Amino acid sequence: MATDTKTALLNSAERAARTRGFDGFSYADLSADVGIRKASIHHHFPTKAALSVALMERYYDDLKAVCDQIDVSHKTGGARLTALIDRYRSALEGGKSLCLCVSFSTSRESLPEEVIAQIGRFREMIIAWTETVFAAGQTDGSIAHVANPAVEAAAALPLLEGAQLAARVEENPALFDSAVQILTQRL
Amino acid sequence: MATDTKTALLNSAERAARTRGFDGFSYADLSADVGIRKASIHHHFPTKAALSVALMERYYDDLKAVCDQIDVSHKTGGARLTALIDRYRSALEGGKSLCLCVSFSTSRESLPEEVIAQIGRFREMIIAWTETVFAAGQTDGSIAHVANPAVEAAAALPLLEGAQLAARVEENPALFDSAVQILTQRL
DNA sequence: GTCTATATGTGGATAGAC
DNA sequence: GTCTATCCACATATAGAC
Repeated sequence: MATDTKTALLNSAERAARTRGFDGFSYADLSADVGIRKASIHHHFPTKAALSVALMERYYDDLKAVCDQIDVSHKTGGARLTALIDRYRSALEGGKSLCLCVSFSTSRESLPEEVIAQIGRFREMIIAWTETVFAAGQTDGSIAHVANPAVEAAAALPLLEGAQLAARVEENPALFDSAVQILTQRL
Repeated sequence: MATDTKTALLNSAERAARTRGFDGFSYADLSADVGIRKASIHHHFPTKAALSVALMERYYDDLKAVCDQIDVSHKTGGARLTALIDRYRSALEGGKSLCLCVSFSTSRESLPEEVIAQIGRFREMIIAWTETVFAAGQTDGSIAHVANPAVEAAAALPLLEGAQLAARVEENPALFDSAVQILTQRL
């Protein structure tokens, strides 16, 4: 069964946004990629703003599921933190891509207010979850010198995002590894 | 004495790039801001790509001078790190602005290769300087638990940049403070 | 060095037939 | 739900007069 057109559009748009930025792709690009005419895309997403909202909504749900899955498959705080770092590392795709949240954060002025609010909720969700990870690592001893899980969590997400941005600018994933070594050396 | 036209254009473009992104301003905006016609801008900067190179070149020199000045006016590693954090904090301008390096990093696909190379050199310069700061803080005891200055420096810049990006998305400078608390609590 | 006028391309979006 | 055809706004850039 082929993916339906709407999902195909979301997939194409997400890949495009993550590699070229929200301003870096047009309905013409999606049209060529998915194989329908520009005008037809407006039937599924009346405006590009509506498309951005749908993308961010799906991304929130995806990452929420990822965090839940990590909790299931990894038991120590250290293992969970490693899984999160790995997730951000692999989203780099060799230095050619960012996670959707960073990509959208960098296109602020082109996005509707609704997406800005979604980004806020997304960040809160990830940081809250990361705090539980550091708290677990503090308790089970799998993350060294955790003084304050809330402070650690507030720093971890910006660090992962800044590391992605740096690695992507120079298309060099080693810059990501170098930036997050401050975390991985404690595991 | 009025600033010459070329400098006025650079100033206007830098402010615009930092608040709205490189794709977020046009020659029409500069024209309105500086008070000359669009076509006249091409006399000073033939292409927008050439303008971006000039902006990044000036920014490199500015930050180099800032680091040198910090070395002169602050003696301990801790005081120097505080000064760097303050610099990135104030570049936020209440959550409405980014430093030029982060802004350009987020507009990668619109920039010429020369600017990408300039960003690489800029980042190397800042990270090398930051390493000397952490090394000083380790020696003079003004920064707590420094195990490896190189690892600290490789993380500090992405953290500052990620913190700026987060604070700017929600136009909330408190998010910057929250993210860098992992550093400031050690001072 | 600055101007008017214009070229040329591309963006998102709409109307209306099928 | 998809199409053709078209609109309108705006972008960067150029030609040539003053």
